[in-house]
Amino acid sequence: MKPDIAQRRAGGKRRTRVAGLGARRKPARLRAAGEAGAVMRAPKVDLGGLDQFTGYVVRRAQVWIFQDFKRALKDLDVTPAQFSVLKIIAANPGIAQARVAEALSIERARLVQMLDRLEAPGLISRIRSAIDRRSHALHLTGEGARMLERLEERIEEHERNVVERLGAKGKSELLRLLGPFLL
Amino acid sequence: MKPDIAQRRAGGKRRTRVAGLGARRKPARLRAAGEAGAVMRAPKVDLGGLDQFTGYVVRRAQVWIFQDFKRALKDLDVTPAQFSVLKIIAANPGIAQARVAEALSIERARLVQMLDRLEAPGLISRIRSAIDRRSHALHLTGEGARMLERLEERIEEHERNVVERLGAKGKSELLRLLGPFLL
DNA sequence: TATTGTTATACTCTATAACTATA
DNA sequence: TATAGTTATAGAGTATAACAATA
Repeated sequence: MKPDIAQRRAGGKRRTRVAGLGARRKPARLRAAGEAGAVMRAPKVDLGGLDQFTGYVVRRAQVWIFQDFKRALKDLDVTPAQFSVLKIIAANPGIAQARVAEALSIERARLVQMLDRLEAPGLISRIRSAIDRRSHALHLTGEGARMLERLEERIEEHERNVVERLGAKGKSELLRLLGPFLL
Repeated sequence: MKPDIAQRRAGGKRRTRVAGLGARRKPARLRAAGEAGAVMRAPKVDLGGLDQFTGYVVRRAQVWIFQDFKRALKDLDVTPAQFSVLKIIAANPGIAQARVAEALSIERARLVQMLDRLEAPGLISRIRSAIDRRSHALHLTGEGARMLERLEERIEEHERNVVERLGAKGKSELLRLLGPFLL
């Protein structure tokens, strides 16, 4: 059984046994906290070992990194997902939508809208294939290529923020550790 | 300038210069790929260095881990986020909603619905605080505590899957590396 | 029959704003 | 004035299903 937060807070070495429902000589506020109808006050929240679960830690790191990405690129208005699509198209000129979706594990139905938003400002082009008329060949436009360059500059700055927390050696260690998760 | 995928594919050492728009003596299919209106065929997609960006790698790892979590707990129907809420409440009996939201970086407006879904099946209780009548004291019910135990068993299995890819030493390294991102 | 791009639907999540009741 | 819980809304993301054109 876990002692209530107020008890732990008031406790320290002085506390030898955990209070049940019976009152102690603590101030009413502290005595009540943890009992039904009382709320925890100011003290820091106990994560309860959550930070020992890989999923929790990786998720928090991912959120931090994406927020910093967003902040570093806010005036260019490009999301991490959009950036990854641009990179794939740049590296594979003429690639079909289904291949991009596959490579990034984006639903191809979802990719349609993503490409709409890259095509509208003229960053990419969709051209019906002459070979397989079901599919579209994707290419970066000149504007798209210039945009990608601008993005990469900003992302360098962002990566420096990440490496600041990771250490230069830390980044390569991290990439090595997480390699097996890239399906 | 990046050569088109078909060219790279057909290339190898034999290729010394990249084709412009002019035709070469390749089969029409390969020659066309990468030009406007042609699509890339079967060869593996080039990630174009995406796997050197921390954000990409961490994101892919996070998705993998959450999918495995979901798979391992599918019959219990609990998401990673719900699990984290249960853990926080278990570790901080009587905690107020706003503190939980803060600790997990969930919008408190969003937490309302999450708690609704934990309260409905009787896993947690919300009790209006006698001390500060604006807030609710959150507690795990008996059923909630039992559920949490069952969850932890399943999550052990899930964590083993993760460690299988990370290595036992890898997990502790990972937690150490990502520690600085836990705000 | 299978695949490609597309539309549509439902559910989840994020981000805000605003309201109420309390402090 | 500020905070806690709540409701509402809009935008993204995820997950499916279905359809027309094409292979």
